[in-house]
Amino acid sequence: MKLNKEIESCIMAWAENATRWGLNRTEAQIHALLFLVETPMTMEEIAETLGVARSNVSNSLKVLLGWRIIRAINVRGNRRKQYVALKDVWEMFRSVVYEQKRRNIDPFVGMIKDTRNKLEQSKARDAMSEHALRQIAQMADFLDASNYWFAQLQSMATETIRQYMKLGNKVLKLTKLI
Amino acid sequence: MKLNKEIESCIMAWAENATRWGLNRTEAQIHALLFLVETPMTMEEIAETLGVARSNVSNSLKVLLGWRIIRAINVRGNRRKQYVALKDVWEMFRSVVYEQKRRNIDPFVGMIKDTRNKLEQSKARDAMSEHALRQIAQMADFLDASNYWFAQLQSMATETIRQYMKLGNKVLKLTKLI
DNA sequence: AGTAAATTTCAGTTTTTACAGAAACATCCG
DNA sequence: CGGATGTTTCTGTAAAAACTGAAATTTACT
Repeated sequence: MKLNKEIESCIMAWAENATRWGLNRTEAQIHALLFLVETPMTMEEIAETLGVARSNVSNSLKVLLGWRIIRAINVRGNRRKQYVALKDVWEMFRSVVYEQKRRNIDPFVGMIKDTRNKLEQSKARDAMSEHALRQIAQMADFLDASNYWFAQLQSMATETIRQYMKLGNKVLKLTKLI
Repeated sequence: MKLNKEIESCIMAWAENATRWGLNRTEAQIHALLFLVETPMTMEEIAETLGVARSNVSNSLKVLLGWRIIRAINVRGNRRKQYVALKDVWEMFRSVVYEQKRRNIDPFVGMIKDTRNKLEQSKARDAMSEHALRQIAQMADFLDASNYWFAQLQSMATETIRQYMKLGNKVLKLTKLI
C-alpha cells in the first residue's frame, strides 16, 4: 500500500515512541499503520508497506493480537486473513490496561502474597523481618486497591471513564454525598 | 548486610517481576532491597549484599533516583552517601506515574500534535489522509484527558487517591449530583 | 487426496542491552 | 598540598532481543 509522506513519517515517529510502551519497533509500526489506515490489510501488504520480512510481521501480529489491540478478519472465499486495529482509543486503552494487569500485576500479586505468608509463618522474628513484612503488607494492600480499580475500569463505558478521569480532586466533595 | 533467606528470595522474585516494569535486574533488586530494609545503605553495602559490581550499583542508583523512588542522604562527617527507598507505596506510585508521563506521554503528545498540524496543513485531501487525521485527532483528545488526569493525581492526597480508585462506576450517579 | 497459497517455525545473523573490572575523577581529611 | 576514600566513566565481554530468509507446516479449494 502506498502511503503519503506525512503518514509514513508519522508511523515512524509513532513507532519510536511506542517502543517505550513494551512493543518492539516492528510491532509498533504495524500497530500505527493499522490504526491510521482505513482498510483492513493482509500480512503481505503490511510486510511490503513497511519493508520487513513476512516472518517478522507474522510474529508481530501475534503479539498485537495478544494485546487485543488488533483483530483478524477471515474473508469468505479468500485464504488470506486481513487485519484491522481497534479504531477507538478508549477501547484500546481498556484492552491494554486489561492485558497489563493480567501479565504484570497478577503474577506480582501472587508473589507478594506468597512472600507475605512465608514471612508471617517464619520463626525469625527479628527487626528486619518485621519491617519487611510491614512493607510487603503495604504493597499487598496497594495491589488490592489497584485490582479493584482495574475491574471497575473494565466494566465502565467509555463516556463514564472520560467523566471519571475528569473528576480528580472533586471526588473529595462527592464521597461526602454518598 | 546479611539478609535472611525469606527476604533474599523475595528480592529475587521481586526483581524478576519488576523487569517487566522497565527496570533491569540490578535496578529492580536494589529497589526491592531498599524498599524492604529499614536502614539506609551505602553503595558498597548494596554491591556486597547483592553480589554485583560497584559500577553497576552506581549506574542503577542513578536510574532509580531518576524515577524518584529512592533518595540519597548525605551524612555529616561522612563521605559516603546513603540511600533509602520511598517507603510509602502510594507516594511511590505518584512518583512513577509522574515520571512515566514526563518520559513517555509528553514526547508522544508532542509528536501527535506535530503530525496533526502537518496533516491539517497538507494539500493532500485524499481519503487516506482524512481518515488518518481523524484517528490522530482522537488520540490527541485521549492524551489531553490523560494529562488532565495525571495532573490531578499529582495534587491528590494519598487518601483521596484511594477513595478515587474505589469509586469506579459510582461516578455515574455522582456526576449527576454536581 | 492433491496442490497451491498462506502462514508459522526455525536457524543463523545483527543489533542492543547489561554488566564487570579498571581507570579516571572527585571529595574531604590532615 | 598530599593522600586516602569514595564515586563515576570507560572499555571490553557476555547475554538477550530483534530480525531475515529458508524450510516446514497448515489451510482451503478442487
